[in-house]
Amino acid sequence: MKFEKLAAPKGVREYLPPESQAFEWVREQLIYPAKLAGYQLMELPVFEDTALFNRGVGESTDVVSKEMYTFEDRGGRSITLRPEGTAGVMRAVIESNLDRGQLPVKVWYSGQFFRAERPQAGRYRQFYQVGIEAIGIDDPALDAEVIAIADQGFKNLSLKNYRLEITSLGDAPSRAAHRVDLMKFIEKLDLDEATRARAELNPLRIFDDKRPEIKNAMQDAPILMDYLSEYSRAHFEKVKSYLDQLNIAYTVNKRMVRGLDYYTGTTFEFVHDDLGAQSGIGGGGRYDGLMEVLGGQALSGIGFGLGVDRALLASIAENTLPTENFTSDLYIIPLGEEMKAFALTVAAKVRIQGFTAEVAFGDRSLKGSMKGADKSGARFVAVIGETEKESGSVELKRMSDGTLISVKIEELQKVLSA
RNA sequence: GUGGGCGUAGCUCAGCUGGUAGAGCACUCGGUUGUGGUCCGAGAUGUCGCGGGUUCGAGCCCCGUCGCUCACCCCA
Repeated sequence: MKFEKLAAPKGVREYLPPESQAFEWVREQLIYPAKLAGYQLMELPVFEDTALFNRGVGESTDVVSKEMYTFEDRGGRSITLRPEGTAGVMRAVIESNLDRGQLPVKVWYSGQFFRAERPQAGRYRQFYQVGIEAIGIDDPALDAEVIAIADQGFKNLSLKNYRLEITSLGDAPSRAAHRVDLMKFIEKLDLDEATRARAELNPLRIFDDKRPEIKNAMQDAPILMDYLSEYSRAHFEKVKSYLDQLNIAYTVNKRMVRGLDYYTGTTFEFVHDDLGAQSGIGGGGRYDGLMEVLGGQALSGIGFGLGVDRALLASIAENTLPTENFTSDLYIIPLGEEMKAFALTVAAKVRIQGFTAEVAFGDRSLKGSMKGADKSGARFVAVIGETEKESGSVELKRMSDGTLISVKIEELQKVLSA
């Protein structure tokens, strides 16, 4: 009986050895600056009550309207696999009253997110993000720091070909004023039905359309930046000034739109130039009304999400990944069945001292085992037989040049650390 | 959801105007189980993505389907 092979679900991105090592490295580089800045881990569920995203992310967004993995659980509850991180963080902060302590609440997260889109380069149905949120303080200096932390993450990857674009989406009064004029403008355009429907829900969306005819039509559309309230304008000026003083390069993109409805005020996006169509490697912004909409206090917050998959693609494109592969310090070959227990003992001793040690398993010939050792890339090899067991010392073979070094088992670390 | 390209060995691919499947690399074993890389020898591996059609005959032509991939819509 032969069974049919199974494949991973469509659109998921898996990271297997040896590539997984690069993935792990990228993820750690991206989030490390946040740890250094005092952000603390928040480990959250990957599924939430569907209402959280409907209300938090916004019904008008594509994410909610057509990209969510939603299902009914066994208790008849509507559950959704998280399509983004911020809403879940806010829910948890409100639920556990983290915002009743000192502000801002500063947390980071890392994990997989889910959107049911047609896959393409850099876009997956399950993808990885790291992110931070700073909740409860509306201070332009905090905006600048959040942006700086994201930027440092990309710098840690030695990336060069990326840009930071920023804008201000203003406060509620700014947006209301702009919306009136923008709607008037859009009404006059000749748009297809789908596009017009999107415009009705959120007219800003149309700025994001890549089709040339739409871009042309939107050339003279009223720009939100020109409608900013005094407060929003001053806030944004300060953010820019802080970024200047931090020597963080940016361009103001007055037409930038983000796909999540909760953004207000400072909003930003990191774009990489070598990635093809899906070029956003990270983005974020401030969200004034989100917490209140989710049943919490009326506190402002700001955060970002960085795409680990895309950051990895960018690192590959710019060839900035570290070249060292995973290799063991010591590869132990037991000579025959009776020596296996002893080999395991020696390996355990070495590992306790912080070195990586592998044992040759199976019953290959010595030559075969040596080949295995060679392919594993191990720095040293020890063949262990009767002689070694009795004398308590082994001959370490340094694979780089083939020299043999006789050493007592108790003193292995001296050679291995050299 | 819409459109383009592509599915042959583990990988990269070849396969003539349709005649019954190959190379390189990788892998396993051996060249008297106490020392790897080179060399030599041997070996295993495919329902040619899947289903149907045309044909005496299909990896090749036609239809469908699934998957991958790129782009649109969108976004990390």
